[in-house]
Amino acid sequence: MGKQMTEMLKGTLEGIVLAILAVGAAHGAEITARLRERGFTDIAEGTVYALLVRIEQKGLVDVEKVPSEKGPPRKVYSLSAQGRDYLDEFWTSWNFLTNQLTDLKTDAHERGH
Amino acid sequence: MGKQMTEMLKGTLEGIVLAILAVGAAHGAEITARLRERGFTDIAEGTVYALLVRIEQKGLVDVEKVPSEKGPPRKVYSLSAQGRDYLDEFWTSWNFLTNQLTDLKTDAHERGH
DNA sequence: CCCGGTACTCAGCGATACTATGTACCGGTA
DNA sequence: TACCGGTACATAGTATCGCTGAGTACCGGG
Repeated sequence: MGKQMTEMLKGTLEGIVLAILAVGAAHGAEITARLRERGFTDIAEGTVYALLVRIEQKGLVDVEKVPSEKGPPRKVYSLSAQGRDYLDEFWTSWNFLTNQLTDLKTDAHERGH
Repeated sequence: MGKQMTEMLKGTLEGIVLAILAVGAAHGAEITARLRERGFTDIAEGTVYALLVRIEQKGLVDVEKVPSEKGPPRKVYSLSAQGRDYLDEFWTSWNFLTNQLTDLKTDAHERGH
């Protein structure tokens, strides 16, 4: 993806991860994998883990340590009640933004050509 | 708007301003006004001017100084050819993001409840 | 000659994603 | 026991972007 994506993801990646967790609990590596499946192929591992630390500190997720057969214990994340509220606000903001941009797009195309 | 909007605008505000300029040339204060009209009521003046400096340095806009009857000369911005290309890339990235998020939204709602 | 409003500029801050490492844990093999 | 490879997670440093709050420049009116 282009460099524009990097900046565009700021603020949305958090919501994306929360939405993924709304579908079902998952541990870090699994979340990264799901992001890749959904087309976000260029998101670095470190980015996801750093984000998970943030949303955990904000109390948006519950964490459970689960021993793994291969490697260190996994941290399984699931949406907390607070996280659900936060996700709702995210969708509200997102909807607002898409609406404004849809308008802009049609306006720009009407006069742009 | 909430704090989420601030982060969500990173990377999109630039595209929004370019799209506004695609509708028609404008000077800084006018661009700020158009943003407000379009619902972006909380965007600070300083933010817009800083953004304009950036896109000018990137060559995405042409600038013409026009004397004003009231106040300092206005800097009128208009999309350059390079800016138009950049705007196209922006819409491509934006479309990708909206598609992925639309999918996510339905998935999260199906299993989320 | 100063005042108020317009238009633009700048320094410092906080938050986010990226890159590139580094650490911890486990099973398998000899 | 001792090593190795792969998995899962963590951290340090960097760049970008939008926000806040102040400052500068220009003009007409009283």
